[in-house]
Amino acid sequence: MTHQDEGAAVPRRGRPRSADLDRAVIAATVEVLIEQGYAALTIEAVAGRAGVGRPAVYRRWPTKDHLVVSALIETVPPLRVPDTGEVLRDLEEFAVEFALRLAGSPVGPVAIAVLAEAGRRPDLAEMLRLQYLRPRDTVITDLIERALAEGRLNKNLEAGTVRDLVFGPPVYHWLVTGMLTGNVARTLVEAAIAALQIPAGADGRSDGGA
Amino acid sequence: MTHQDEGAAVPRRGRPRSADLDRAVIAATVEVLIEQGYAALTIEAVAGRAGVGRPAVYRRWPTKDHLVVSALIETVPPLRVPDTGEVLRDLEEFAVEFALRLAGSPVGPVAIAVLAEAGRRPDLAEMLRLQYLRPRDTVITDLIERALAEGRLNKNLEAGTVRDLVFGPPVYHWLVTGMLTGNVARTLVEAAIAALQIPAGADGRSDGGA
Amino acid sequence: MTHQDEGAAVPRRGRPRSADLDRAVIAATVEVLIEQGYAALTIEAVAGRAGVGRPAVYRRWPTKDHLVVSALIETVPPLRVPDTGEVLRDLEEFAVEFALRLAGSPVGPVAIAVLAEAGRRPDLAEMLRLQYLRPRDTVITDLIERALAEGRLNKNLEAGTVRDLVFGPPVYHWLVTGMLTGNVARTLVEAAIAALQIPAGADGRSDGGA
Amino acid sequence: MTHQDEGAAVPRRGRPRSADLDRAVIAATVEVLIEQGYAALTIEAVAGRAGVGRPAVYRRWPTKDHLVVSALIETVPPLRVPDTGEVLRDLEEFAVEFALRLAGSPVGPVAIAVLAEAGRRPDLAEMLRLQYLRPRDTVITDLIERALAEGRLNKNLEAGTVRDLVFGPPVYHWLVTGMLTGNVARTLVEAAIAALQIPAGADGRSDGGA
DNA sequence: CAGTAAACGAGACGGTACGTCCCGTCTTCGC
DNA sequence: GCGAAGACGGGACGTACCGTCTCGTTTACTG
Repeated sequence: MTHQDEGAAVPRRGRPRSADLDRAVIAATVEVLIEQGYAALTIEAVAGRAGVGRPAVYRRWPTKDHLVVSALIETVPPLRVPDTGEVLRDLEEFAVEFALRLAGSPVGPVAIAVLAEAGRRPDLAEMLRLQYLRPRDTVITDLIERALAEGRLNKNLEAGTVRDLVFGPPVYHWLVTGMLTGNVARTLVEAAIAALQIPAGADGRSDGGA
Repeated sequence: MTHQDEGAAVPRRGRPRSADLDRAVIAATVEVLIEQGYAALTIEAVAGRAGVGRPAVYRRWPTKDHLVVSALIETVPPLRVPDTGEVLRDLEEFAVEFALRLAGSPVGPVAIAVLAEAGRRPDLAEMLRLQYLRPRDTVITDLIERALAEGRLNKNLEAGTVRDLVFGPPVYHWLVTGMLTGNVARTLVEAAIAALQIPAGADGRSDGGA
Repeated sequence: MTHQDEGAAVPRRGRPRSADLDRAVIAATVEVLIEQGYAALTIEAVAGRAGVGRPAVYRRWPTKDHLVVSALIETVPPLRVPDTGEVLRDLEEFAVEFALRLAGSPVGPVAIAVLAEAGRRPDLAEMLRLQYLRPRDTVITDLIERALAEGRLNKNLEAGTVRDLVFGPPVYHWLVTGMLTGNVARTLVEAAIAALQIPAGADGRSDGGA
Repeated sequence: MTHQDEGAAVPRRGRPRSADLDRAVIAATVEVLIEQGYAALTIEAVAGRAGVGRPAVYRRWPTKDHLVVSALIETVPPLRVPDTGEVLRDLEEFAVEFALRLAGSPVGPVAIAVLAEAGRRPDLAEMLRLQYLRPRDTVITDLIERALAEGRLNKNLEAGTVRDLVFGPPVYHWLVTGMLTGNVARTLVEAAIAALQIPAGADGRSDGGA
C-alpha cells in the first residue's frame, strides 16, 4: 500500500504503475531492514535490491520513513486474538505473545526507531498511528472491552488504561534491559491483570488522602 | 565523560586533551539534538557549532551514537527521589515525574532512538545501559527496596518487576499515543501501585491453575 | 576531451554527460593552474570555481593529474608552423617561438611538473605523450622531414635527433637558469641548426680517433 | 645541511640540536622520495620513518620543498669529471654520464618536479640554484672553459651556451620520450660537440641571408 | 490500431556528510 | 631549552547517498 490513496476517481492516463514493483520494493525494504537495520537503510540499496530505479521508489514514497512505515504495515500483520472462552486468559496470552514478538523479531527495534523519529515528524506520526498502531490496537481494545463487559475487570477503568497497564510492563522491561524472556513477560502480565480485578477502593492512596 | 576511561594511572605523553573542548562538543550535541533531532544530527554540524575541528570529535567518540550517549549521560541527570516519609507516595510521585519528563522533554525521543539503535549494536547497548540506565535505575530500585522492606508492597515481588509494573504503563502510553498528560500518568501509576499491595493469592490465575 | 573516448558506437543509457560541464571544469582548471600553480591545485577548488559538484569532476577524471593533462591538451594548441619558403628559417623561427612560449607562459612549469609526475605513473605518461606531446611533435617532425628531403640538413640524421638538438638547448637553458630571453633562444637555435648542416665526417671525434 | 646558517657566532643556549637527527631526516626523505615520489611525500611520513617528531623537522626546514632540496643536495654528489687528456672526449663522456644518471635514477623526476615548483617560488628557486645547480654547473663550466682555452671549440661561444648545446639535447630527449639509452645520449652529445668545432662563418644562415 | 502519456531503467546532476589524512602550530612532559 | 608525543583548528581527500533531472525505452490506455 503506497502512501497516496486517490479514491480511484481519476482515470490516470499513461502507463499505470506496476503493482509488482510496489511489492518488490517493500520486500527489499524488509530484507534490508532485517540485515542492516533502520539507520543503515538506504533508498539506493532498496532500489538496487528490488531491481528498480531510484525514481520509481521516490514516485511512491516521499521519504525513507514513509517507505519503512509502509513496509511495517505490509509486513507485520495484526496478531490473531486467541479465543479460549476465558477472556482474561485470552488477554494474558495475547499480551505475552505480543511482547515476545516485538522483542524477538528483527523488526522490533525498527518499529521503535520509527516511533522515535515520529516524535519529531507529525505527518509520519499520523501515518504510523493511523495505519499501523490503530488497527493493531483495535484488536486489543476489543478484547479488553469484552472483558469489561463480562465484568471480569474493574469497571471503572477505560480500555486504553487497561491496555497500558497490561502491555506496558513487558515492553518497558524489554526496552530497559534489552531482553525479554517468556517467564518475565508472563510474570509481569499476570501481575498486571491481577491488579485489574481489584475493586475500586483498595487503592493504596485511599488511606493517605490526596 | 568521554568513552575511554583509563584509570588515571598512565602519565599520557604528548599534549593532553582539552576538557573545555569535551564540554563544548557535548553542549553543541545537545543543542543540535534539541533543534534538529537525532536522525538529522551530524558530526560536522556538532563540530562546527562547538568551534572545533571534526577530527577532534572523532578522537573522542568513534561514532555519532557514542557521542549522543555521552551527551545523554552528561545532560540528563538522575531524577531526585522525593522523600515525604510515605514511601509509596514517593514512588508514585517519582514515577509520574519520570514519565512526564521523558515525554515532555526534547531528549525523550532521542533516548528512544538510541535505545532502538542499541538493539543492533552491542557495544553501544552496553555503554548505554552501564552509564545511562543503570545509575538512574539504581535510584528507582533503592526506593522500591525500601517500600518492600517496609512491607508496603507484596513481598513476593522483585524490585525489577515492580519497576516494570509501575513505570511501564505511562511510558507505553506515551510511545503508543505520542502524548502523556499528568492525569493519565497519575492514573496509570496509581492503578499499578494499587495492584502491588494485593497479598499473593488474590491473583486472577490462582483459581485457574498454571 | 575527457579521458574516456569510446568510439561513439555505444548508445549510452541513462542521462548523458553534459559537455558544457566538461568545458566549465577545464576552464576552471586552467584558471586555478595559472593563479595557484600545479602543486596548490585542488579538485575542490576547481569544482567550486566551475560551479560543479566534486563527484562530477571525479566522474570524468580519476585524478588531479588526468584533469591537468586534459586541461593542457585543451588549452595549449599546437603551434602554427611558419612557412616562408626557407625551410631552415622556418625551423629556426618555430624552435625559438616554441621555447619562448614554454618559458613565458604560466603553463610551462605546469607541463614540466606533470612530466615529472608522469615519470612515476605509466598511465599518465601514456596519456600525456599520446594526446599532448605526440600531436605537437608531429608538427615539428614534419617540418624537419621537409628540411631533410630538401637536402638542407645532414642526411644521416633522424628527425628525432634533429628535434632534440634544436629544441633541447633553449629548453635546457630555461630549466637550469629559470629564464629564457629571445636573444639566448635564438643564439642557441642558430648554433644548433648550423651544426646540422655539417656534412658527415666533420665529426669532432673523426680526427681524435676512437 | 639545514637551511639556516648562522655563522657559528651565536653560542645558542639550551640543548643543542642533534646532528644525527638531521642525517636521519634526510635519509628518510630520500627513501620516501624514491619509494613514493615527490608528490606523495609527506612531512609526517618522513618524520615517522626517521623516528622523529614532526616539529623537529619543521624546526629545520620550513617547507617540504626546502627539505627535498636539502635532500637532493646531500644525496646527489657532483659528478666526477673525467680527465683523459683529451678535453673534448672528457666533455663527451661527462655529458653522456650526466644525462644517463639523471634519466636512470629515481631522483631524476624528483629534481624535475622541484625545478617545476621552483618556477613559482622564487625563494625555493634561489636555494635550488645556489646550492644544487651552481656547484654542479661549475664543474661543467670549468671543463668547457678548458676546452675553449685549448682552442678545441669555436672561440666565439660562451661556456653557458656550450653547456646548453651539449647537455640540452639528451635531457630534452629524456623529458619528451621518457627514455634515454646510452646510444641515443652519445649520438646527441657527439653531434652537438661536432657543431662546436665549426669555425664561425660556416653558419647555416650566412648563405641564406637575414 | 495508431498515438500518446506516463512509468520505467539508467545514470548524471549539484549537494552534503562521511571518516581519514595531513597540514603547520601548540602544549605538555622528560631529558 | 631541545626533543618526543600528540592534541589542536583547519582543509582536502575520495566515497556514498541524497533527491532531482534528463535520457531512451516500454507499456497500457484512448481516441
